[in-house]
Amino acid sequence: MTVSSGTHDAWAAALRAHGRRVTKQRLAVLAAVEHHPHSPAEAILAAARQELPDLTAQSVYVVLGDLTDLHMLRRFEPPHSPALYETRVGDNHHHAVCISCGRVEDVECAVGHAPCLTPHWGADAKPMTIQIADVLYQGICQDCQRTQQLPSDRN
Amino acid sequence: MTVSSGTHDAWAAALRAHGRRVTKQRLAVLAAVEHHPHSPAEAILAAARQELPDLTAQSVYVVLGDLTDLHMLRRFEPPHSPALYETRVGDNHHHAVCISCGRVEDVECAVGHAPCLTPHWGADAKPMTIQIADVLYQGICQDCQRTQQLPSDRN
DNA sequence: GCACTTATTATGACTGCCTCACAATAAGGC
DNA sequence: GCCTTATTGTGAGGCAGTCATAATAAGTGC
Repeated sequence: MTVSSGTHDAWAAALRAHGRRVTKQRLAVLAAVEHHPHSPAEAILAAARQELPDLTAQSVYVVLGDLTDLHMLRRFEPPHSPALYETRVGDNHHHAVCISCGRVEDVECAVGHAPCLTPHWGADAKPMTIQIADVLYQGICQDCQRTQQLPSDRN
Repeated sequence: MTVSSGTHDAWAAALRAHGRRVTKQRLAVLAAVEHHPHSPAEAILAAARQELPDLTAQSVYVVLGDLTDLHMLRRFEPPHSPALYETRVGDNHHHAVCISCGRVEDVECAVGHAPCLTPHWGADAKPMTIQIADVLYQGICQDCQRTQQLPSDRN
C-alpha cells in the first residue's frame, strides 16, 4: 500500500531529499499526522507533545505548512473546520465529511487516477491549467443518521 | 430558469416563501452577490453599501449565513481564502481557483447532474449518505502562466 | 391607517485559527 | 569539534467570523 511512506527512515530521507534538516520535531509531527489522519493542527500538536512536550504550536504550524508545500503532507479544509492534515499524498483520493458530526472518511477516486481533471469550462470562463481536483463529499454518516438529532448547524 | 433568479421580485418572493421578511438589506446583499459572484463577505458589504451606506458587516454575515442555509446562496471556501458566495444555486457546478492569483472560474459539472455522487468507499470507511459533492479544481490561470512570477505561496 | 409582535439589523466585545518578527537553538558540512 | 544557517521558540498581532444585546422595522390584524 500505502502511498504514505510511514517509517521514520523514509521520512528522514524525504526531508533530506527536499533539502530540509531532519529534526525530532518534524519527525514527531509526521508521526502524529500518520497516527491521526484528518486531524487539525491543534490535535497534531497534542499528539506530538506526547513525545516532545516542549513543542510549540507555532512550530507545528510552520512544519505543517512547509511539509504541505513539499507535498509530504496533504491539507484540506472542510467548511467550518480548521485545516486537516494527512500523510496520504500522491494518490488523489478524496474526502467525505459528515455535515452533522464532522467525521471525515477517505474516498477512493471514482474516475481513475485523475478524476475530473478535464473540467467543462463555461462559455465565458478562461480555462486554467488544472493541477489537482479536490472532491469534497458532504453527507450524513451512519451514526448521525441513526441518532436523528442533527445537533444544530454544521452547514 | 436560470437557477439564479436574478430579479428583485423573485428574491422577494423567495424570501417570503421561506418565511423571511423582505428587507432592503437582504435585497441589497442578494443584488451585491449577483453582481459580484465569488466574492467574500467584505466585498459584498462594500458593494451593498453603495446603495445602503449604513449596512454593517455583522448584518451581512447574518444574512449571508441565513440565505446560505436556505440555499438561496451558495458558499464555498477555497484554501487560504475567506468564504465566497454566489447566487448560482441548484445546479451543481464547480469551481476552479488559480493557486497563484486566486481567480475563480465556474466549471460545469463534468459527469452529468450529480457528479461523482457514488464515491468508492475504502475498505475501512463507513459509507455516508452523500448529499452534495463539491469539486474544487486548482491550477494556474492563463494570466499567471504568462507572467511566470508565481507571486509566492498560495498553496 | 395604526398599533403590535417579533424577525431583522446595528453595536460592540470577543474567539479561533493562524501569521509575523525576531531571538535562541541545533542539524549538517567542513 | 566548529561554523553556518535552517529550524524552533517566544510573544505579539491579525483576519474572518461569532455572540449577546439593544434598536429598528416588516408584516399582521384591527
